[in-house]
Amino acid sequence: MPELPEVETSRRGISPHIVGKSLTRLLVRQAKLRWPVPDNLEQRLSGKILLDVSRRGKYLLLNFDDDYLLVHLGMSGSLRITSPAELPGKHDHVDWVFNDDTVLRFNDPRKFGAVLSTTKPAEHPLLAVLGPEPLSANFSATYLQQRSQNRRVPIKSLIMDSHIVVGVGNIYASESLFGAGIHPLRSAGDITLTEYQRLVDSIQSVLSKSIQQGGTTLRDFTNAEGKPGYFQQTLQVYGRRNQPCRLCATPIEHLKIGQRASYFCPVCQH
DNA sequence: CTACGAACCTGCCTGC
DNA sequence: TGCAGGCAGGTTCGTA
Repeated sequence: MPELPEVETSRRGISPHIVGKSLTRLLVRQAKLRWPVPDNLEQRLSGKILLDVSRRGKYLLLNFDDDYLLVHLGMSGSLRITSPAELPGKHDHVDWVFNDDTVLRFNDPRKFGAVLSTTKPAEHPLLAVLGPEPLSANFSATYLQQRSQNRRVPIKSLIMDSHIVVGVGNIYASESLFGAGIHPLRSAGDITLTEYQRLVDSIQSVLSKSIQQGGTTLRDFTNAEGKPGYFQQTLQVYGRRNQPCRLCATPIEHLKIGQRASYFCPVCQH
């Protein structure tokens, strides 16, 4: 479900409701997620104040006075703000209850998400290996070209690799390549610096615009209030197989690249 | 090192 | 209407 814009939308949505409050209870109804949810979390974090909610790639970091929870939404996870009066539904796996009875609730039908703890986020094995943030200054054309040396993977697979750059998932990879006019099957090592500059610009533009619109809702993404995003109306190629390219009217083509559905315009992208 | 497929799990849509 | 099959926004891991 969530790529960087959806995770960022969730972060912005939940933060104002919970930051500055102390944790009263942490209820884990289903500990079997992508990795087991540690079983001592409530004891460890109860009474601590949530200092802030930040994001690294698609991970949310809840900072409880320098004891951190990492939350990943996987493919189908979502977070919402609710109250103890609302009974948990199916797949509501974790509740954070704060001192004013605000509840942060984690729902994840497919259980590909994760809730983990760490005191040193930067050194956590899952975070330490991540590439730069796409909206930061150290994500650049020269960086991408350097990391793609001798690599023949399709460019779409490269930009979806979180070790190269975080946050670009299956939707925004297709969208960004369309924006840059680059064919998704091109070998990463063959892309020129000029093209990489267009790609960096395109990734940043696509992600920023999606964040502005509250993310993309294809079937089930909802924000902290349970409402959908609006970026799907802006999608240029994703999910538009056989529909006319918005630039040249050629039917959008569909391919599997690395087992992931990929969409592109055969005329606008080379 | 690179590249590819399998695995984790549930729900929804399509087609017979 | 029922059911099998395919597909889904992510990521790690094992094997060539």
